[in-house]
Amino acid sequence: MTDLLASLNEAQREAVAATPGNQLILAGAGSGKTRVLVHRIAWLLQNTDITPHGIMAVTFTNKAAREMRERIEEVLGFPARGMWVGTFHGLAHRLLKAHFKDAKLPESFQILDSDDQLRLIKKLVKQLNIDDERFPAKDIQWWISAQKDEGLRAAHIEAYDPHTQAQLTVYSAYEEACLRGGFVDFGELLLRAHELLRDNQHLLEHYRQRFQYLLVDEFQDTNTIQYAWLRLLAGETGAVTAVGDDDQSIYGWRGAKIENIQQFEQEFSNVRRTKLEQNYRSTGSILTAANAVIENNTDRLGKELRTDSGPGEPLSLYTAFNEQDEAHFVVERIQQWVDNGHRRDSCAILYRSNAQSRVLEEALIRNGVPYRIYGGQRFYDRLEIKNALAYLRLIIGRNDDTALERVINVPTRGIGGKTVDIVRDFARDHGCSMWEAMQQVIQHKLLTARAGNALISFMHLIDQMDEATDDLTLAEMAEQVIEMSGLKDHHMKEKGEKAQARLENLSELVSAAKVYDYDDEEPTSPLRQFLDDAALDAGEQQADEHSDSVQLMTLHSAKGLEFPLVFMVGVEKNLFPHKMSFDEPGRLAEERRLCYVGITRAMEKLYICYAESRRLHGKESFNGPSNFIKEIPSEVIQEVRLRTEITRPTTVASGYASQEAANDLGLKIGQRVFHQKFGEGVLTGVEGSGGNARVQVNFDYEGSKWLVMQYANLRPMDEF
DNA sequence: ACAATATTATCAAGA
DNA sequence: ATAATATTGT
Repeated sequence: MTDLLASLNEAQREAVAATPGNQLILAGAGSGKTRVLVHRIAWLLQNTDITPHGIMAVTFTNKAAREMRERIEEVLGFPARGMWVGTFHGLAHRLLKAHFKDAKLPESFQILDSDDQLRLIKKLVKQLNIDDERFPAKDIQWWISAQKDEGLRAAHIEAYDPHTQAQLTVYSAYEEACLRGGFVDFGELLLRAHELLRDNQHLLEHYRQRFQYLLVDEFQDTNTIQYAWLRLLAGETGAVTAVGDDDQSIYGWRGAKIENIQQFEQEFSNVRRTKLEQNYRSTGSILTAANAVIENNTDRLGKELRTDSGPGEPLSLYTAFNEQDEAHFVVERIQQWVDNGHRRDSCAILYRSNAQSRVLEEALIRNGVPYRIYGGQRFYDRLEIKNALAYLRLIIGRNDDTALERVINVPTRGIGGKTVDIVRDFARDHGCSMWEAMQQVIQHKLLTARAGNALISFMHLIDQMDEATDDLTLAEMAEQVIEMSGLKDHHMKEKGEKAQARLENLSELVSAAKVYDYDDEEPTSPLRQFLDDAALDAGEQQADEHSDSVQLMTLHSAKGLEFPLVFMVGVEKNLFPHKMSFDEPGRLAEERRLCYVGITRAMEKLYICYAESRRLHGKESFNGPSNFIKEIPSEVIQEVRLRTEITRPTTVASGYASQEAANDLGLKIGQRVFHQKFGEGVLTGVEGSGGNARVQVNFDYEGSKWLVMQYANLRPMDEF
């Protein structure tokens, strides 16, 4: 019994063995938060009459949910059957599945991901004759999601200005379309789960009685509707344990309310508060930097990380010439690290926005360093995967217009925009699905024979696929569909590396289906479960999870992780803090918290990099170092000076010095050279030497440019 | 209807 | 720079 507590420090023990009741655990980065949560649950199970059945634990990601369940079972020594562990979205989905009737949903409702959502909204905007210049579908999508995050339906909103009115019109139409098609988007899952409990007293009573204990991780990132749902479920009897760190609240932009954790003690009765400030992750220097940065924020609950370990190595600051140089520097240091006997997966490169990953990837590939990217485009968001899934969705239900529109002509089969328009209009006018509309349209011969035949053969194809996949396993189904639909041939005919990757992704989908373990207790079919999970799962990546590779991710997706060696790159003005964060007052503080999250990921060594010049979105910019860098005390950070100074050319290098330098590279001034991108040109200057040599080339078509020799990959043109 | 080509929009984070 | 979209020729 007591050995549960033996490995914990004072504060942790206090949190784990607190008398049951409402609890707020303020857990600093690296303070063993998950450990406390796991032990708390185990302790409750061992020392009170609470059973796994009575516990619900909410995590931030599906991955975290899986890990938590595993760790609890490990500590307990037996499976914690009946315990609900998952994300808000996952749990809401489970609830809606179980009570689809009370939730007023069709039994097999379809989860709409943001891509599907956008397509649908675009369609509606067109149908409603709304000016898509003034009201871009993206903006409307964003607005609708924001309303849902606040728990607002179209009927709740009053529009006084034309702008809101337009958005509201779309929202209403969107709600209706979802209702008809049985679609549920991410926000809807939460909203409807809340309404389900609110409007069904018997269900609410049932679940209130069942879940005596509700534990929520990352509480600082809960939004209004999630909080409302939790509050409702807890009632006056359920005990809530909120675990989080106000300093790590970084999802305000998608509706998270930091107030939820700040006011927790006022909102719930008799809250026992524990602060976990002892850090077991990082060196003293890293913590000093983190504490110093976050101190610039106001309205904090107040918390200071401390450690018993020594200061360790100071942080390093590298000023790169440009983003290429930055990437090159990072790769070089990683190679050193690996040469010193470390694993590649012990280091991470963190950036503010996904667009930054490309240059880093290229540098890693060039140097043959294996890497793995987190987040970015989700696996299940890829075009070819979504197409394959759309076919699978049609097998389940012909009335899934979203899926139908997606693949009706992929690969091309003679059903063009005109034909689809006719079907779509018919469907809208008669309030039926497009599949039904197709049948009608064919019967009434509203089309040319050619188009009609194309439609008929498409419908046959789907029916045939349905039949052919009847008794197959999930993986066989996927394989069959990819084959029969012609997707495989379609991508095989494409050329280039991209097509190759697409084919690989499709076979990856089959493998994913192969290893997918569905819950056979559930009434829903394995295929249904698979599709739902695909929509809900962040695709926290299956393949090569265990292979030793460098980890690349955004600062956001780094939350909750730790690495001995961390690089924060692109720490520049306008990029981080991002320039979009300047208008709204709270946003800058959120950026700072993001910086705090980044710094505290590092265990042993942290590099901070920025580039003097950066090419992003096709434009060159000179941003200068981020203000966050200045907030780090100079005692704990050191500038990296490379052994060879780069003298930057202010004028055209003198002919003589240039020729000297050129000799070292085996080049000649005046020589013709070829460049992959810029074509042919004449070498007009050289400067520096070795790895830092830069050359000036006057290109025939592109004009004169300075290039870093190492990356330019110039090929001498033999004179002829 | 399709494929190839020209034009234009987008460019912060994610369940 | 790239991706989505519009236009044009077959």
